[in-house]
Amino acid sequence: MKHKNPTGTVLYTIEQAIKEYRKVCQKNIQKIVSDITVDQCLVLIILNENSKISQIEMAKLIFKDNASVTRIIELMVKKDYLSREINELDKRKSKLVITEKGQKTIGLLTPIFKLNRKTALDGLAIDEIELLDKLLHKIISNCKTA
Amino acid sequence: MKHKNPTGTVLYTIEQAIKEYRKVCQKNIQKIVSDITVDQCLVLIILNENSKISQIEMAKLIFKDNASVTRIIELMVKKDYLSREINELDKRKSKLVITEKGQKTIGLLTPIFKLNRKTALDGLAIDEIELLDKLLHKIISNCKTA
DNA sequence: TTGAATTACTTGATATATCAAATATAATTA
DNA sequence: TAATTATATTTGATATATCAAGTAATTCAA
Repeated sequence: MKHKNPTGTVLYTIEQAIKEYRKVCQKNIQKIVSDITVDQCLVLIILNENSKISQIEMAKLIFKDNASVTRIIELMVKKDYLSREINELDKRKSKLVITEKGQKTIGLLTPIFKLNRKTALDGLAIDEIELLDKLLHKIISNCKTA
Repeated sequence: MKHKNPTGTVLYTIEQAIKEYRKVCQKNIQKIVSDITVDQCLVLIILNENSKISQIEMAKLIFKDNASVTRIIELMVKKDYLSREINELDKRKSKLVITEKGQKTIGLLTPIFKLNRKTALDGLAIDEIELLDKLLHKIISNCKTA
């Protein structure tokens, strides 16, 4: 089983891994909810954990540009997963609120997220996963300080 | 040093790693050549290794949709990195040829690619990199067969 | 307390991602 | 060979990515 890797580095493999994982996620998600993307799910999960998060913080957490977040949220509002309210404490910020449909969707998709992770990590031992995480964090830190 | 990870899985870390790596790459590339992207560089590298590659094969290698490849190549032709010629053996396919400017760019950027990889993988031992690659390929294979 | 700087977000422009449909050529089959 | 099927690429529509510039609210400093 040959792995074609045009750059010959593990960095290409990292890219490949995340692309394949995203494909699986999207496929499984769409079996249950047809009009939502992986990233939009991530937005819901994050908001569900921390309802007071700002768009800028959200952007950092999902590795996206602020402008992208603005537009992703616009679409999620349009599709009635979120509503935007005014943050009275700081009117620059917008308060993002998960709608009932959003909540229902989280409920529907939570088992899917678990399945996705389990699928991807099947056969990896806990210590292998920890090691993987450690090595990746080393790469992240190398890149950040570069 | 806390790692915020909203999903609590290594899959998020994979995403983070590749995003940070791409940022470094883009930054270093743009110091030398201002109007080219990481992916366009990858196209040049791949074509330089194998000039007979089709767009579909290219799409697979750089993990993109065929339509994206069409448009990326259009732009690269417009910027005079590539030229499109007719493949007389199969007129459906297009023959992609690296221009003189493209060749010069490859020469300029080759040391940058090496630097990028070295930067990202700094401090990782060979066997760690191999292990990383192995674990990632396990994930890839899990996702592909899912 | 006012003016300057900062912050949060939006908007515009362009590139890219993705899917579906369209086009053109090639290969296969009845 | 004519009709069908398959392949390679393109195009259209919409979403997202990215940068720069713009807007509005907040904070800071003289």
